Amino acid sequence: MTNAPTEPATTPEVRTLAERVFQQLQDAIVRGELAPGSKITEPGLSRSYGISRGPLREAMRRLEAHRLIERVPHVGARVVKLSMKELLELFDVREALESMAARLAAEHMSAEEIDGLREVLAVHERQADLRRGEAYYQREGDLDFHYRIVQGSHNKMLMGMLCDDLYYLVRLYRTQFSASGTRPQRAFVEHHRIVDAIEAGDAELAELLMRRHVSASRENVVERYAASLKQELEAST
Amino acid sequence: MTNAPTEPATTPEVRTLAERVFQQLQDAIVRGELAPGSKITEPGLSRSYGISRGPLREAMRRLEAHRLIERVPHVGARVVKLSMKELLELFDVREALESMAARLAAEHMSAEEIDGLREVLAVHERQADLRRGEAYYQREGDLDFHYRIVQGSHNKMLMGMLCDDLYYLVRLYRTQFSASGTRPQRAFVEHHRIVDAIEAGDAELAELLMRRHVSASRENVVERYAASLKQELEAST
DNA sequence: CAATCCTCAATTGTCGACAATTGCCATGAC
DNA sequence: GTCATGGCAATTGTCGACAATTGAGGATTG
Repeated sequence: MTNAPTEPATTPEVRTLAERVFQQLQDAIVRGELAPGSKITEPGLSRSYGISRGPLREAMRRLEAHRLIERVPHVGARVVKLSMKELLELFDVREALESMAARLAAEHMSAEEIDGLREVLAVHERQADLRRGEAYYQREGDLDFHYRIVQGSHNKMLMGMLCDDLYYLVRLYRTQFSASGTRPQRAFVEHHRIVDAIEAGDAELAELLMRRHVSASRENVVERYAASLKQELEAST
Repeated sequence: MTNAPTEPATTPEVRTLAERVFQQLQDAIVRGELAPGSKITEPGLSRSYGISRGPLREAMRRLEAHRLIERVPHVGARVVKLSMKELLELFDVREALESMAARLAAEHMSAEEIDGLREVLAVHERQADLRRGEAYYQREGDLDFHYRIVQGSHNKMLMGMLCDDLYYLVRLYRTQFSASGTRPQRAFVEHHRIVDAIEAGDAELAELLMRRHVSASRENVVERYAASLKQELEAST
C-alpha cells in the first residue's frame, strides 16, 4: 500500500528539482491554493519557486499529463477547472476502472491485504463513532479504501491510471465543489459489502457492488449539484 | 472522427518543434523502428533529429506520460518492452474502458455517427471478400472500429485515455509480438452485433458484447502466446 | 463613434553551455 | 583469479539568454 493519499511533499530523497516542484505544484492545485481556471505563467512560478524555467517546464508537462493543468501552445497554461459535465465523465471512467479493480482484487488479493482493508474500515468506523451524524465518509478516508482495492488488483496499469491520475482529480473536485461527503452510513455499508465479496473471492459480486457504489456516489453528486442550483436560484429572486 | 489512427506525421501546421518530434518518435516506436527495450539517449536523438535537447526532453516527457518509454532519473530512458503480464493488464483495462464506451455510445451516438460506423464495417467486409481466409481483422482496420465507438461515447476523458494512450500501446504490441490477427470471422460478427446493439440503443447489451469482444481477443492472445512457447520448446529439443 | 490596423510588451519556444550524477573500465590488493 | 576501489568519460539535470509568437492597448480612419 506504498503510502497515504497525501504524500509528504518534502520527501528528503527527491532526486530532481523538477520532481520536487511537480509535487509541490500538484499539492497546491489539489488543495485549491492555485485557483481553478487561473492562469499560471512560467516566469511567475519560476520566481516564486526559485528555480529556472527548465525544470519548471518539465513539471508543468507532467501536470498536463495528469490533467491538472491545460496548456495551449504559445499562449499559456491554466489550472484545470472541472465543469459538471467533466466531473460526471470522471465518474463514468471511475465506475469502469474501479469495478474492474474490485473484480481483480477479489481474484488476487492476499489474506494480509484483506486484513489491511478491514483495518481501514475499522478506523473509519471508530471515526464515525466519534462524530456521529457527521460524514464518516470524508475525503482522504474514503480514498484510502479505494486505494487499497486498486492496489489489490495487482494490475500496475490500473494502479497507475487510478492512483496517479484520477484520484488527484477526485480530490481536486472535492475542493472545487467543496463537497462535504454526505450519505455517510450508506457508503459505509457499501464498503463493508464490497470487502465481504472480495474476501469470499466472489469476483462478479465485488465488481457489481463497486459499480453500484461509484454509481451511487455519482448520483449523489448530481443531486447535490441540482440542489445547489435550486438554492442559488431562490436566493436570486 | 477527427482522423485516422495513423496521423500523417508531417502535418503542416504543427505548432511547435517538441510536438513534431514527439509525433515522429511516437511513430518510430509504434512501428518498431526503435527497438523495444533499447536505450535512447538525449544527445543521440538530438543529433539524429537535428534539434536541441530542450524540445527533445519535452517530447520524451510526453512519451513517458503515454507509457511508450520508461525513464529513471540520472540514468536514462528506454523504449518500453511489453511483457506478457503487462499485455494482459492492458487488455483488462481495455475491457473495462471499452465496455463502458460501448454503453455510453449506445446512449449518445447520433444517427450520423452510427452510419459512419456501419460504413467502417462495410469497408472491412469488402476487404475481407478480397483476401478471403486472410485476416480481415488486421491492425488499423480493427482500431478504426474501436475508435469510432469511443468517439461515440462523447466522453472526452474516456476518449483521451483510450485514443491518446492505450491504443498506441495496442499498436506497439502488434509489432512487438508480430501478431497477425487471427480469428477473422468471429471478430467480424462480434463487431456487427455490437453495432446492432448500439443502433437499438440497448446500452446494457452493447456493454456486454464489447466486454466479451475484448475478453475474447485477450484469450486469443493468451492462446497464441502459449502456442508460440510450445513451438519454441519443441524447436529446442 | 465604431472598426481596423499597428505597435509593443510579455510570454512561450528554442538553444547552447555548465554542473552534477552515473556507470564503466582499469588498476591494484587479497 | 576475484573482488574492491578509484578515476574517467558520457549522460542527465539545470541554468541563463535569444528568437518567435501572441494578445492588448492605443492610434488612425471611415
